[in-house]
Amino acid sequence: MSPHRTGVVRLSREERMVQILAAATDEFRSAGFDGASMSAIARRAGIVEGSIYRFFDNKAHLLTQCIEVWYEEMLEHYAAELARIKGLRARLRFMIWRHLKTVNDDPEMCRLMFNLVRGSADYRSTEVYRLNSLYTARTMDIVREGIASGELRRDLDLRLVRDLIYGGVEHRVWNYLYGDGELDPDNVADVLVDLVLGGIDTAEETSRRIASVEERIRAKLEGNRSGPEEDEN
Amino acid sequence: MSPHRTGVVRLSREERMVQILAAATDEFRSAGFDGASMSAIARRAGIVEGSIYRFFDNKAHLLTQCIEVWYEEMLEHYAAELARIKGLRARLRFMIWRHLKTVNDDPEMCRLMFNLVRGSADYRSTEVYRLNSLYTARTMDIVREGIASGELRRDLDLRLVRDLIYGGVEHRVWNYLYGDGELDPDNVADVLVDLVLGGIDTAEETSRRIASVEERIRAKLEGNRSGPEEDEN
DNA sequence: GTTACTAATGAACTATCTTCATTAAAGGGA
DNA sequence: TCCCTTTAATGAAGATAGTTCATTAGTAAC
Repeated sequence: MSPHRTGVVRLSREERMVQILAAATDEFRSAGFDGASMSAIARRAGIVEGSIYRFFDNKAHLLTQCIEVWYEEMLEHYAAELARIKGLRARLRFMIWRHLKTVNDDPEMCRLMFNLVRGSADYRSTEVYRLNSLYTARTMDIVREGIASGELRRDLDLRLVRDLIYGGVEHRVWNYLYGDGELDPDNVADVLVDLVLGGIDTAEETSRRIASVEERIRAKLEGNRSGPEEDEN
Repeated sequence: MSPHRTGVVRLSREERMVQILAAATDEFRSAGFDGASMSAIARRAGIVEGSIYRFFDNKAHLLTQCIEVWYEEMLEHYAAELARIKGLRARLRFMIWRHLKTVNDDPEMCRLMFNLVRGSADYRSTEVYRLNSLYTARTMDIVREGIASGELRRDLDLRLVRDLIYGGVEHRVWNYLYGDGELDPDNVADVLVDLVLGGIDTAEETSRRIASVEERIRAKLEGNRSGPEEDEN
């Protein structure tokens, strides 16, 4: 309107970017990617549309950066938390629970992450991909330790185990994100770690049976002679 | 250009819709959703852009219909194939393999399905959702039968088992769809059904142990007296 | 042959994202 | 204090693509 624009507040590049990212995150979270308009983001940030392009290449790139900031904050403390947890089952459960908790705490951002960022052509060159790889690699470390300690099968394909865990979590979460279901991170984590560890077959009953049989054979053998065991076959 | 448009071929509503869907499917498959333009689809179908809107509400709806046709054709014969397969493990393996095969055969359509159709706000009111529900319900049927026959644990949450299976498959498939990995449906299906059934722990070794112990106790007991077994506890 | 119906047109419209020439605030040196 | 360089920020114009709609003309029924 006015030919002279005076009294404009100028911020440093850093400060303005932070402001835009905060505004964009709010807008994306409440309106989704298509629903969010660059003009609305600019309005939230107190600038004009065109200014956004001085810092971000385009709308998709802006979203990726928002997700990156969010993802970084979210993963900030998990490594320290994990370090405090001992035991294979508890550590695996924590990784599963952490993922569920994230979705539970901020479903809108997860929707954006799953639908747009992760499905984009250049996802694998983003910082979000790098962070995510570091994160899931910890789960593979836990499995590797489980193999070393003899608790887990030696023939496991680590990446497939990782896919089973995170795939299972994310599929379970689908109803919550796109339907009308509820999500109980604690309970789902319990059941999932149980399924992943023991499988769906009746091996657990088998395990109880062997304990009973071992007890019986020892009683019998000790009743007959002193030597506890012998080799055969 | 010419003020008079003459010699235009007119088709029935049905025929034209089929033609548009075929053109749109080709275009979406080769260019993706954003890359595909309504004008290119119209050109392929031999009509003008505006005509598409006489049959489909908008671009997103057109994609959904394309996916629906594709999905229907794909699932046409699976029920008959499944009926010919006997045994819990083989039937579960088939369902996993079928999913992997679909991705392997038409990765572009799967990308569209996973990214856009399934993540849309109104997915659950689409025909694709209904078809998919019918399809995955068969997997839950198989698990239910496994429980009834005593091969599977009685305490299983059917839906969680389904999520574990399909989530695992889809996560495994991610590298193939968005990265540079390869996909071997036969091999992955083998390993996955094994993981799901037996879990990642060392229960299989336990199973071998029980066989050995059972053999020893029978040998001992038969060496001492004729009665094969007794109850205790 | 006239009429009613509707497939199809294509130009205009709309909504956003994106670009860019221009403006003026901020900071440093003489 | 003034000038000069740098660059944050503007805002209008541009570009692209999805969408609408009044108009045109094939087709079939009577």
